[in-house]
Amino acid sequence: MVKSNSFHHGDLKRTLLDVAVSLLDQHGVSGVTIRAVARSAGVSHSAPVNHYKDRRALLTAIAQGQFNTILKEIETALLEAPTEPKDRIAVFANTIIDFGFKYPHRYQLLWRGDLIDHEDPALLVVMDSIYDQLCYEIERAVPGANVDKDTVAVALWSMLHGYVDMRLSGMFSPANDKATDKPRRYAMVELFLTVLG
Amino acid sequence: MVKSNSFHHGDLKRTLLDVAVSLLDQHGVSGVTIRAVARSAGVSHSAPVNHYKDRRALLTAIAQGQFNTILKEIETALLEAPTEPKDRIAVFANTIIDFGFKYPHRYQLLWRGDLIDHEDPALLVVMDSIYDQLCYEIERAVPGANVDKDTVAVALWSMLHGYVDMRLSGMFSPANDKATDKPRRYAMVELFLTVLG
DNA sequence: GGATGATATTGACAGTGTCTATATTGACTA
DNA sequence: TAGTCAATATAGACACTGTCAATATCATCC
Repeated sequence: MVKSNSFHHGDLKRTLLDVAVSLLDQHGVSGVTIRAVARSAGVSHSAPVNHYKDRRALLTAIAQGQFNTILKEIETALLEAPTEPKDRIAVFANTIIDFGFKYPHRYQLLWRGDLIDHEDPALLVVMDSIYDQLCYEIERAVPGANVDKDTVAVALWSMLHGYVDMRLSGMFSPANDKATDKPRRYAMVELFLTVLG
Repeated sequence: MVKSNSFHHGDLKRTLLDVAVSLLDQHGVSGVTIRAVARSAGVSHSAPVNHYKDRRALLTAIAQGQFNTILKEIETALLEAPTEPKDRIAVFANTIIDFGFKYPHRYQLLWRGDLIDHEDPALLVVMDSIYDQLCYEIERAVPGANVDKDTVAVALWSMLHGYVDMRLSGMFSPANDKATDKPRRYAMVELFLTVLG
């Protein structure tokens, strides 16, 4: 159903999104300009406005898709994870960290509140799903214990995000994430898990 | 020695920096453009180039100053902190978190590796000083224990940064940082400190 | 076969970083 | 004191950006 060489593109919305992600991977978010995306898709500089009303809308759509990808990766990884609660939390953690290192520019975009619409309902739904997933595993790890589950969840996710973000910023050298190769394990995560007793 | 109303400004470098920080606080980093800073300082749009060779240099100078401020705040806070190691680590943590919430735009700039020069020697020196300060307190807390000090330091700082960054991004609601008012304590930090036994 | 709404194009505007050429000034030097 | 020179400021230009308005093309439904 994709038509090329005609006035109407046929699937421009999708094409724009794909092209935008490609530019994001290559040049970072500063390379994702409306005009560059349009050029790359072979349309005029103001064709995109029909599908994304402004740059923020485009970037928000990207973020939405990437959060979804992360959620699916977590769910997939947990399917084949051991049943031991701490192992499952480690799998959750590793999935997030690995995504960040694999797609640095995509990951960084996810937290650019100045560039994306963080009120976007679809975005919030996915984030809540990820958060709920984490809480579920934590609840399994320390059922009824005297620690606040939300505090643990926020603390862990904060640590994961902070680590990836600082590393990606370039101002924080690795130096000490002792990773064994399969399954990858981060010393930081292991350390955190001791909190759970 | 400041001369106004004359061709040569007299102290433009300092003025530009002050004006830039002011614009940063008001409008975020996107408001800190070379031209806006120049306008605000009352000079032509290309006067700043004599003092900061490009926008990156200006933003790097801001970051350098702010990291220094944080370091000094930590040192000051530790001077009047209790001697109990865990308390001192909590003071370190609170100082960083509080700075982030007090000056959100300044804090966010510190980790924008795409906007500032993260090879800048002065920047690295300050960051190392902060890191060393943290390691020193951790060493006091768990002398000779069987935990890797760097792992603890990175884990804690990651958590602090991640928490502030996620909160400032607007995509993560508070919901659970139980802060008592004096001295402020974050449940997350308390939780982390249990790692140290 | 037309009308209509969706989609694409072109052109314009103000704003940006950065470069070049030029002007002004203060300070040192002969 | 006169003159030179480096530091510092200005003005103008260029290519790029997001966004808007006016226009053109097309697919579809009546």
